[in-house]
Amino acid sequence: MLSPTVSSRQLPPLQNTPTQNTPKGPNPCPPSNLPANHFSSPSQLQQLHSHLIKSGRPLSTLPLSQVAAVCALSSPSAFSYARQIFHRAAHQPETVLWNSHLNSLASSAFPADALALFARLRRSDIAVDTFTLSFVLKACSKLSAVPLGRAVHGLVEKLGFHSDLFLLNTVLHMYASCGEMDIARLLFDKMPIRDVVTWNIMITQCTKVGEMDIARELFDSMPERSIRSWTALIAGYVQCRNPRQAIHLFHEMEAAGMRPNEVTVVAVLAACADLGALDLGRRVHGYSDQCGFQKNIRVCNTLIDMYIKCGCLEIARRVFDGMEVRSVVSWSAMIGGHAMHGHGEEALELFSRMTQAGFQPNAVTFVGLLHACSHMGLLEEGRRFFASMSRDYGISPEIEHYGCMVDLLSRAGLLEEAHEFVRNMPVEPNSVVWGALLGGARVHKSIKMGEEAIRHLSVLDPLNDGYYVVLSNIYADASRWEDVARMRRLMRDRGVKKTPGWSTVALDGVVHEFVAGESDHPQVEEIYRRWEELLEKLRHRGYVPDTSAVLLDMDDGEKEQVLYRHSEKLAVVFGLMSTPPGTPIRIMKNLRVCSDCHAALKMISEIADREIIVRDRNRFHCFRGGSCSCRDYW
DNA sequence: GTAGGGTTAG
Repeated sequence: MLSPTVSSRQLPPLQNTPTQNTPKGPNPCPPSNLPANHFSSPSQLQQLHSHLIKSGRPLSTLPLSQVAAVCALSSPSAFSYARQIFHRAAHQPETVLWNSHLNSLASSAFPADALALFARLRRSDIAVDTFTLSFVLKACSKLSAVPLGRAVHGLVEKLGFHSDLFLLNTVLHMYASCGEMDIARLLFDKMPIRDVVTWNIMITQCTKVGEMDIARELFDSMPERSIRSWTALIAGYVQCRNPRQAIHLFHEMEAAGMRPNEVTVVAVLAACADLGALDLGRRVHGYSDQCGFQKNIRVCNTLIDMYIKCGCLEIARRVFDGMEVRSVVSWSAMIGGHAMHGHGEEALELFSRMTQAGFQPNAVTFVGLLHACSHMGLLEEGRRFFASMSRDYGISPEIEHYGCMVDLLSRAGLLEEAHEFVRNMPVEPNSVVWGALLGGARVHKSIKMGEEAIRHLSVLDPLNDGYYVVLSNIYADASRWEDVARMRRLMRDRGVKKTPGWSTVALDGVVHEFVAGESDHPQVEEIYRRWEELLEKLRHRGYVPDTSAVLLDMDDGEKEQVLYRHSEKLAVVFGLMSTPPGTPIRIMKNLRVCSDCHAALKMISEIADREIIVRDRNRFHCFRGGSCSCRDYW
């Protein structure tokens, strides 16, 4: 096989050694004009090598990075073979060549290969430098391989690299990203020199483990901040669901004269999505386009999500349509967005377009699809998707998918089947799953199933008032007043506090917040007066207050007064009186819209001839002309 | 040839 002109001393026998990534089948004979980069196994390299020698061409025409890639993790003999080639053909030190390949392995999807190569380098006499160690540390970080990372840290000290800031930062990042914050902190504190990267590593990793106060302290005490420092902290606030703080910091950053980059933009848009802050979202969108960020797929995905969560499905669609390259995230965001807005058919349509375009759906895609089905009562479609996800796409259902199925079945009135489904789930049902069954029990007035759900919920999530309220509503529907009173006592005895309901409505960039029963808005007098006027019209059209949602020990008249102070009613009235006719009113609410408000808002949309868009904790309700986009299926 | 942010569910 080997050319006789190549001596076996120069080239160890390789033809029978196992190789990685080698195509099966016979090795092709080297054609007379074989290109110098055509080899994918050590034996093919050997053929090429002998061919070069025969044809008198220099060895330096071999692509050396390819030599490293092909020989690094094959047999030890292939490794030595590559070294021989390097010695003869390379103009740079051998360490540099191996380092380069080590880096590509560490950056690949299989960083463990980098560790294997490092082990081989250590067994040889090849010198290790600061670059070698920083690439190995990168692989350790990705694999959370702390013991090996510690050993490499030891090597850093032993080889006298302890004053190399670049390397020390990599060591710091290794400990911190593996969750070893105590070690990272000790190292940070005794580092003789630090730079902005050092601080940024600490800030980022603190935010990752939820230590926002420490992250903030570090941020405040660092000698100079880069855009990455600001971004890391903003993204941290977004991550731990503190979007207000994120936006506050963003404004501080702008005041400090820093220019947001793509990552900053993503973080701020995510905060806008969370808060429903459409005005800021739009401004950041404009800035982002000016900077040419519209080519960035993550920026676009986050824009889509922001517009969806701010109730602007059409603008989200425009961003989506304008994308040159999309990812599964773009499609999933659109599918989930349509589900949230009650456009089940469009969600399903998007899914089929997505698969036709050759995209593989992931677990999140199916959460969106199942939501679409459950929000629209598409029972059979939902069952089909659930079966299809593991069968056709190899995606194992997670707790979210089971939750969607329980929601779907129980809303459809198949409470027994839903219960059976919960009992047979291969994962432990959580409060979302039992909560879905409870919701179905409410819709279908099943005391038995409601009690079964609460039995589990009072263990899983004992302080959540919402569940007790729902069961109490079921009792109230059946006129079981002693049980209603019992629930009230139970809540009191367990110390369950009622979550105050709030709604916000944004006008000219100012967010007005209304809290149920509270009256500290400057225009409260006028709001109440306008509500009374509206109430007259509502009554005239047959509105009857539904007091079943009021879980308080009081008479019906008092209960009505409580209902009339529900935050979304106040927000709507304020929106109506503060905007010109025809302007859509956008409201955000922290809880779900109660049945009474839902009925009232439908009528108000007709009486006032306004579109009212409410984002509640579950989904969007778009009230228009007397009906709601959820088709009362929420 | 080295180090530090980011997207869809919740």
